[in-house]
Amino acid sequence: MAIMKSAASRFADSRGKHDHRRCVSKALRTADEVCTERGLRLTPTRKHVLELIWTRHAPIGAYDILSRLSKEGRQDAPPTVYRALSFLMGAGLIHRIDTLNAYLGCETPKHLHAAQFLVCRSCRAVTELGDPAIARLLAQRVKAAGFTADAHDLEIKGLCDTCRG
Amino acid sequence: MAIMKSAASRFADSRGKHDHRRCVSKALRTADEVCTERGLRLTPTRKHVLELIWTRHAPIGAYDILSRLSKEGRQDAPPTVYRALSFLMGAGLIHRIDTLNAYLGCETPKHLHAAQFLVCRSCRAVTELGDPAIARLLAQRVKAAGFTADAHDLEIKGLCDTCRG
DNA sequence: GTGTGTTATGTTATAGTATTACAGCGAGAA
DNA sequence: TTCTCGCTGTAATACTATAACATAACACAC
Repeated sequence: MAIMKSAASRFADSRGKHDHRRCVSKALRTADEVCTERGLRLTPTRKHVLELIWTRHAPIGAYDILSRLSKEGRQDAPPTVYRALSFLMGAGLIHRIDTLNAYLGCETPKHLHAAQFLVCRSCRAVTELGDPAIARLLAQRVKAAGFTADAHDLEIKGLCDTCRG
Repeated sequence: MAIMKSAASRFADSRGKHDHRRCVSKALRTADEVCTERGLRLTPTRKHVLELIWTRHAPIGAYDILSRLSKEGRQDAPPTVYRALSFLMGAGLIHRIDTLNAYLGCETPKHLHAAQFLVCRSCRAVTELGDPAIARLLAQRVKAAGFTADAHDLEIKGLCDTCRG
């Protein structure tokens, strides 16, 4: 089972083991590859929104993205951001966290995968489990119920160990 | 594994095996019992909101509830509805479906339970799985990750068998 | 039953999230 | 060139939720 704590919470832990600049540029490079492979157009606007999401490296809201764009002097309206988000989700490059109305870079966009997000209602940090056993069991049960799941992205709400203490 | 398809989708199927009036009144009676047991006050407003939710018997939005109240001649403002919803969730009488920004009566408020909701992105119907195996596995993995879950209510997005066809 | 603290509700305003609708622009195909 | 199609710009609006403060109802002690 892989446990990937988002960079923001790593920073909060002040462990600082994370070369963030490199991490962002790697995500952008991967995104380029993915889009090329699939014949999708990662336009400058879309790429820039993705960059902002990865720069934050924690769930970020659409209007937060918008205000960052505006701080850069761009005067974009909400549809610009929502269109980009919509494209990025379609390409599998980001996840939407419904619980938070927020968006998060996908760690492994190259292959479809099931993710389970642990969402802390106190600090809003998100930890991503990538547990194949959960995914398998779920797939089986969902299918048995005659349902076709888009993905198996789950959100589990609660308290992270830091906030519980 | 229990599969409970919401009444609204049953109606859509026009099977009509469902005595809805009775179903609503039963839910209200159960709510009374639950609140009495736990020392909670199911006030007229709260009860009425719960009744509207059960009358719909499918996910219903806060503003939909509000407009039904207004059709009855009541002039409630949003906080009235949100307060009632908040109370009802706290009492375990309803679930919030984040994916839909909507609220749904809880089928078994007497005992805490984990539920998995299959949410159709096409018709917005919700089917509730109540699978103990999923709940168990999840509980184990979540705990291992040092997280304390509030509940194990999951939302799985996709297409129901009707919409897929 | 009167006071008092607590819980619930009323009311206004506003914050936060997302979409519709239509116009314009630009690159590649016919 | 002209057309088309996908992307972007822009304005308006819809939808969802909460803050802040005032008032009312209830519960309990005295």
